[in-house]
Amino acid sequence: MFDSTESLTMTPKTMTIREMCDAFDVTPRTLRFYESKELLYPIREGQRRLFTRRDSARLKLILRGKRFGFSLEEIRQLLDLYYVGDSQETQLVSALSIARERLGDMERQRAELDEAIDELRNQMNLVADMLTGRISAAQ
Amino acid sequence: MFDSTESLTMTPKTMTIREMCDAFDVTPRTLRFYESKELLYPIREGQRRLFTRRDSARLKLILRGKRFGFSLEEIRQLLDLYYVGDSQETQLVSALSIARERLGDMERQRAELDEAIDELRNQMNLVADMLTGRISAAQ
DNA sequence: CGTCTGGCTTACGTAAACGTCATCGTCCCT
DNA sequence: AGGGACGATGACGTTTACGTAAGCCAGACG
Repeated sequence: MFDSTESLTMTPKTMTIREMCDAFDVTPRTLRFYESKELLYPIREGQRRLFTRRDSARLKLILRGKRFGFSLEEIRQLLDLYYVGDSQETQLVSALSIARERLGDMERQRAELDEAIDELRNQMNLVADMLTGRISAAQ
Repeated sequence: MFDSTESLTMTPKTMTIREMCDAFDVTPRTLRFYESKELLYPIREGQRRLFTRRDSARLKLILRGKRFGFSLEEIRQLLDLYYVGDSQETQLVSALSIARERLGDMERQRAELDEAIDELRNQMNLVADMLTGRISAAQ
């Protein structure tokens, strides 16, 4: 009738550490490290970690933040904005102001990124043209 | 008639290490470190470093690259694409292929950045609405 | 029953990117 | 001649973000 395993810890879709590693292409060490830095909060089944959907969502945001060059500490502060479960109002307010700063960072980064992409494209064309002998080296 | 200083090293617009530091808001240590990693090639007047316009241009690209999360080594490889002075053709070809990879990185980053900015904006609005009591906390 | 297999903790190691002395040289000035 | 200001050269220290190895447990399995 019910799940035949005797333990009742089989709440929907928790993942073992290895499943998480495979799903996100990280090592166990990384997940334990993130937990020690309070970026993830896996529950415990005895000794073993069980990662929830909340942890998956947070990890996704963590890895994305890293690709944008944010430090784990900056990311940690931002994460409080998502999954607001039991946060105090004051915490949310400060998270909001931190988020505004990060948003500013990201918008500036996007503008600069556009510019850099353009420049790199131009420079690549210039060099490519040089190599095909269409133009002589001008510095 | 000419510049009254007796040394002839006063080629147009070289900068001392301090001038560079002030111009780019970095420390002397950073500039020496970049030189040791072959990212900059200041000329020497006796013992002292003199940074050329080439170094300024490279430093600008270095700092930009860092803001995009590239490592100094990745940046170093890219720099060979700019200021192509005496590069061998094979070097330029390999620089071009490296540049294609970096360009891919940057374009992917741009797309992801757009998405992340959107998500963050949404989440901020959601939390802001929560705080003004318009919506109840849904997780 | 022994031994994998998977996971846990503890702890030392490492690479990148500088920071921080300590020491020394050298113009420049009074 | 003495003393700053500026700069150079080691060389060791620091932070971030993990890697890696040692040793211990517990369930699964032939």
